[in-house]
Amino acid sequence: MPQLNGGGGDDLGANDEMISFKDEGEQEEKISENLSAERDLADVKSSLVNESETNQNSSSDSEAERRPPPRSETFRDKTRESLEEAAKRQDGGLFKSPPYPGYPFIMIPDLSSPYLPNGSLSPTARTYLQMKWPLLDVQQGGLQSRQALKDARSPSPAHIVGPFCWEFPGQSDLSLHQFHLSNKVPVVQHPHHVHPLTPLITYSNEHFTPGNPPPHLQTDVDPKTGIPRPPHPPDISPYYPLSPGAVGQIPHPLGWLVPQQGQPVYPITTGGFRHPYPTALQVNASMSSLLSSRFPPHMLPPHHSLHATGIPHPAIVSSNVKQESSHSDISLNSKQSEAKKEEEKKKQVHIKKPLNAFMLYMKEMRAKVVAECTLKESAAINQILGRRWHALTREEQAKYYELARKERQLHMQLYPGWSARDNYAANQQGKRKKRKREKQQAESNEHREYFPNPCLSLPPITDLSAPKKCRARFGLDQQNNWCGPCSL
DNA sequence: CGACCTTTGAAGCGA
DNA sequence: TCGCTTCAAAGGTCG
Repeated sequence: MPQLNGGGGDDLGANDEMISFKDEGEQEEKISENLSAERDLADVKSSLVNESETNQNSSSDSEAERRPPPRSETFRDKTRESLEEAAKRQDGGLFKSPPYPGYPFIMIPDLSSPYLPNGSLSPTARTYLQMKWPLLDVQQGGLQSRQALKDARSPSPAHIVGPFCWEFPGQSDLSLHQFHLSNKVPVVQHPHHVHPLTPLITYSNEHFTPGNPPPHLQTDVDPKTGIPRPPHPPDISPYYPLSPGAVGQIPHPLGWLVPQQGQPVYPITTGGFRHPYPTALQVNASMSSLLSSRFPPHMLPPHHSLHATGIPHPAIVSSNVKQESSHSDISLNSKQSEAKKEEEKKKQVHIKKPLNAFMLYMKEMRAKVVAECTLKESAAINQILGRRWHALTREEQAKYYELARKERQLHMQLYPGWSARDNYAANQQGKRKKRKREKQQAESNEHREYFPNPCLSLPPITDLSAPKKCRARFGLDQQNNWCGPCSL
């Protein structure tokens, strides 16, 4: 989204969004937003039933509501200063304190069955997983100094919300333990429950059969669960060092984040890990020590499709890789052909961008929205999600900003040489994107101006070549909702 | 089959 | 530094 406040820069652009959203006419807007958010699904449903139905209520549900109005510079500046200051203080490194004051740390979920019959997470499980939000496992040192420079620019919500308080001093072990408790969830059926920041959890079972973990991983076994558990390094989330074998069984702690979509935040293929930056993990001292100690390259079978470090990151995607290495009796010929294929795949490795806060939010909420209404079209769902995003409280958004920040951190750790520019170049369809953008801009100049938000839940009107759509959507008796061109 | 749509945020890039 | 562009996810829709 274009920065509403150009001055926001990249350090607080997102924060600006959040801050402004809550601070200008905060209460009134809050109420409006909440009502708006609650109306969303109803709007969608009703509008889907009858697209011509006009949502009169949304007269107040204006674009201005969706888009936070320009915020008070005074407040923002003040807030930014204080927040940055707080960030610096917190940060000797980052994460010295947990960022979410309202985090439901003390809840005992029903771990035995975190999933609903439809495959989605039960509310309890969701709460549990939120409780166990791994990114909040804030440890001192380590990543902090390395990332401080970059993260100082990040809209870390940790800067925003007040005093933080971790309820679990021994959270790491507890986290692991509880994850293990939740191992009853069949992993194979939920391979997508991958912690976006925990690439280790993305292992496929064939690489690390739970019953036969790599020998080097058996040195640290959780006495409670019997599942190998590597020691927890001080500078990284405890979820990283989960042994693949154990990880493979674990519905990752962000399952609530990516619960029902059938994919991890970063889709990963079993054979897709072809790191274009072979030294990536070795460059970083902490990461390399951490990872190499877990998965010494020489101990990994050569046919393993994992990176030498054993850490496939879901951001790495081979465009055409659908490799199922479940069969060990592959003929030599096929192996040779596979080798060739892999070589080709190396060239096609695509390291995806880390997800931003909103993307992470969408990951979590999409299925929920889809489940609550019959709507399936992503474009429409995303509109709702966009509104809901704005309707979130500061703390709720902070959760995702923090996650996104961690995501970027991990990404940087794993791929120090990676740049978003790589994907720019990799995408040979830039022209298409550009065309689309131009088209959007042209539309936004007209329709959006005339559509403050007549019915947000309706599929967006984007086809200027078909001005009659307004009549189709709103009907003749709702001409007041027609856009300008349609009214002519 | 691939582009498009839609959302927000991060990052790149040119001026 | 500013403003614009691209990409990230998702899945239905359309040509």
